[in-house]
Amino acid sequence: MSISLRKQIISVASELFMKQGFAATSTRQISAILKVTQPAIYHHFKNKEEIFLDVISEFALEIGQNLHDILLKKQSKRDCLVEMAVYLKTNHEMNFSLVMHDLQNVISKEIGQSIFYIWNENYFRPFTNYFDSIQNYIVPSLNASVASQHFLRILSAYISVSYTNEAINPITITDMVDIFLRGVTGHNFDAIQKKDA
Amino acid sequence: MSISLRKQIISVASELFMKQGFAATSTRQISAILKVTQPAIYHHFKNKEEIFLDVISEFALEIGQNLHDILLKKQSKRDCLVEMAVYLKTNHEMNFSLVMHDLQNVISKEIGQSIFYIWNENYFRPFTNYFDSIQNYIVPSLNASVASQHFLRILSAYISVSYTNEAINPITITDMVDIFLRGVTGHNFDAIQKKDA
DNA sequence: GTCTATAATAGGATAGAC
DNA sequence: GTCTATCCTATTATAGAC
Repeated sequence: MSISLRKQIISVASELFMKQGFAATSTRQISAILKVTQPAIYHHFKNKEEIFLDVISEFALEIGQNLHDILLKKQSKRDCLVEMAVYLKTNHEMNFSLVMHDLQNVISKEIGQSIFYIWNENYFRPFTNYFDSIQNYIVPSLNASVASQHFLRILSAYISVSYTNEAINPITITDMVDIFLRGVTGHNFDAIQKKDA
Repeated sequence: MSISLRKQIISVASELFMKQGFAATSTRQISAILKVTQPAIYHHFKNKEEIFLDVISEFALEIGQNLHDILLKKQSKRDCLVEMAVYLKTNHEMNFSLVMHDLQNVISKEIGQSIFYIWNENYFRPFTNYFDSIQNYIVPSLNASVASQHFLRILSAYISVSYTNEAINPITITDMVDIFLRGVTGHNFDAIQKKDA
């Protein structure tokens, strides 16, 4: 007995939606990969949006659980953030900006709101929890919420599949986290700020 | 005498392509805004890709000139980077990731390569020039090319039009640049690296 | 539960009148 | 230089046979 078509659809659609976005992924493309006809999908899902909702739900729930587990591990705060970021990059590569764009422009309002809620609870919250826990170590002008928002923005640019010049001089996620925490100038920031051209 | 339709098409298409991407922008949408029929466009351009090539060329050339001018100004290195970033965000809002995605997946190889070359010379080079000029102030593990690449990745996430939670706690471009240079932990980095959970 | 057939729509592009 | 008319293709979605 094989895996139900429903689960196979979610699995294939997940990869395609996350890499290509919702609009650019067609039901025909999904069905072709699974070697069934396109209308077969409509026996398992009401429409394309419903596939997307199910994909995001499963995706986000798994992420939420795993990030939570990482947060509980005994390790340095720096290593914890590295592990969270590496986990997302390694296991859940996605074009964040593409998915967000479709969420705000292509998906219906109701479904979009459901997805946004699920996303917030599972993807964003672990990071705000993390930055709450290091609140005393971040510069006074930043609070946990702002730091968290900023980090996720940067991370999204590194999780995106296709980017420019990737082959030359790739920056690892670990490097990225360290730059995020320490800055590119390290202790030379004051000099940069004052030096004239 | 009014502005030629050709220029109007480039102007309208520029805004739409940059915000929605190439694939999601239709020639019908462009023609509707300009209150002409859709085939009218094809008198001025061979096809949709040719519009895109012209749009990017004009866009990149203007950016290249302005970034170059900013680089020549007498001001602190920190202020220079802020000004470059603010200029792009203010005058050339675009969904970078969306445009890059289309460039690699939808646009023909030849046109894509032309665009990539123009982009590199005008958009990327001013930043590598900048980071070359502060090479002595950045941490030893980073070189100008890597720092530049990293900065543009972050900037792209801030230049994207639509992003999550933008209304709540928006981080300004100036904040972003300072975090980039100084890090979120400031001088507490060592503590973060050692502290156990 | 999957198939064939097909409707309905939207998009890129061309032909030819004016 | 812009219009009307039209073609071709891709896509979501439904009806109904098996």
